[in-house]
Amino acid sequence: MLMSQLYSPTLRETPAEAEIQSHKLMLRAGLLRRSATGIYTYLPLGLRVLRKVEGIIREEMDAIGGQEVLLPIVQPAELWHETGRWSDYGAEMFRLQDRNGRQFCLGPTHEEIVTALVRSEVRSYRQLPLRLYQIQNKYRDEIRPRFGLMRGREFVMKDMYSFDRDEEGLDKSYWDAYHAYERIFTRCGLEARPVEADSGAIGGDVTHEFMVLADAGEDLVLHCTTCSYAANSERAEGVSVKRDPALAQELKELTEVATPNASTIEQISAFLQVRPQDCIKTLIYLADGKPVAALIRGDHELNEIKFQKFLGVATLELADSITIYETTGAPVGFAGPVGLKIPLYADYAIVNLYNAVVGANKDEHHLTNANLERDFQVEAFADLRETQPGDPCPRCSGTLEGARGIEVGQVFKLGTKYSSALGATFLQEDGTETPLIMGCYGIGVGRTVAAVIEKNYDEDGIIWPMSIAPYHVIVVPVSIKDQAQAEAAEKLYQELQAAGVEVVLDDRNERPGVKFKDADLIGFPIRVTIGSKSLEHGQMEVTIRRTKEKLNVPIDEVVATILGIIKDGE
RNA sequence: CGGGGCGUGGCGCAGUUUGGCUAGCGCGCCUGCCUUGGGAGCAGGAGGCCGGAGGUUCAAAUCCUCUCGCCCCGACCA
Repeated sequence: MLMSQLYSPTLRETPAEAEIQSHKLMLRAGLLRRSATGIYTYLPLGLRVLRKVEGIIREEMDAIGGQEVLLPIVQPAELWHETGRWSDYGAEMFRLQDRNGRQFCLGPTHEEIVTALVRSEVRSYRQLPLRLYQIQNKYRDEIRPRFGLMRGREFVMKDMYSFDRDEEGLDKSYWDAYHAYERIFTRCGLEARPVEADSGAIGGDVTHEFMVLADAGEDLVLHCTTCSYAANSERAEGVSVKRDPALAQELKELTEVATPNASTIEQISAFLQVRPQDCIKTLIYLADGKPVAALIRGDHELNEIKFQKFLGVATLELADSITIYETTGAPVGFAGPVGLKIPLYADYAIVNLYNAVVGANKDEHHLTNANLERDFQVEAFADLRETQPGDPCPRCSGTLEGARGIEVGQVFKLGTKYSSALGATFLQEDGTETPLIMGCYGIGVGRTVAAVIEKNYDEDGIIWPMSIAPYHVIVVPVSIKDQAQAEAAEKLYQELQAAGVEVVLDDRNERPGVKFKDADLIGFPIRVTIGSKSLEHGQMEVTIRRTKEKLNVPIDEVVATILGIIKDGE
């Protein structure tokens, strides 16, 4: 490719739309342009990188027996009604109608469509296991798209679906995918850490997310400093605590105090001169429509996922102010456990708390010295709060540390959720009809590209790993008007192409500084500079982008040198 | 959806508070000269319904109303 022809307009200045490095650099290096919020055009260089990542994914999916298919983007509503997700998915789903008024959506994910495909074709255990995957655009009308490719509304995703006859088969599919993912991210030059996670709307119990630790990450990963435990903060387990008589304190007298204008923990602790951890927050929720209360220590946050799982209810939402008033007799901010007539569930952190400050269930009043058992009882203690950095590890005696993470992939054991709902069954050897046991395994392809940049850039631009670089080499004659340089550059360009190297020749009539800057910005792993001085010595200069290392190489050894560097880099 | 910010040539911005000449600057782009080891220099040039619609006014980028789009924080989310 000739640089003069390459449609990759580089920008000297960063467009105002970008906030994080990967987004800024993709715009500046001419990889990407925005079309609408969360929707992007890939320009030639950006597409080449995307295709490289896809290529690695294909190889690893094929290696574990995956077969590629291409599933439709436009999907009929009926299928989604069958699983109930037409309504469950809510506003996040792009919906459309055909001319006859028939409803469709732009696929946000493909469980329904792939299960429907398989249900009509798979009849027998003899056809299993089956692993189908696709790489395809997906559509989610995200509440808040951001950070370029990091969270888009249209995005490229690989997903594989596995179909097995039993749990054992699913387990193998799961771990095959898990290990394939480790290889994929490593080959992309990424360190992606598998962490325990929540399965969210997809469903299923066993799941890992692959996280790239980076400041731009949207998730908080908690990992143990001494053992290998790592989990998404929304999933990270707390440690169960028992009531310990040794920690008991003298029970002081329960006292009602006026707390004008103090409804938040911050205000109350300041007003009453107590620490937040000596207060108890009483949060009123509607669990399947019925009011319940969660008691959380003042300095902690409730984890709604844990609470919902613990209660085993289908819906859980914060109660509205009317319900709170009806339940507690007070406006929001003054609820407390004493005298409350709804089920109370407390986080473990409350177990050994004495003489706490709680709401009085009375406007502008709180109670001090509230105590468990004497003043209120709870239905149960549970791990209900958001785990935080500094908390003890649930697996060992270590401590959890926090880091931001970019979720580049996730593997799930789905079980029979979709196969049951959609009637995807097969016959076992003994003739019994059984739902297929499914797993699903996603990788955000565009997001992976963004993650690679987040971890590989410097003040001059992107530093591509060899394996996914848009081109391996750029050949830069210092002056294209110098005939000797132009000819030497052209000759090397031809030779590299013949050797199978992906190469760009910068044939522009620009000053060298401009060409160097663009080469660094785009991030070609190798640059060959051809100047009159080195030519006179029968040499060319080979520069490694990542290290800035320069090698003066005899002209007839340049191709071999480059082939060696490429090989080492992959 | 709540809070905040921003829309002025391709990109980055000034001008808006206090309405007034022909709407500016830097970069990029085109032509010529010159230059060629880290985003050169000189000269000439093209390119803007100031996001859109209404309104106020002798006069609107500037004031008012409505609207569309974009960014950030939050709620939310494979």
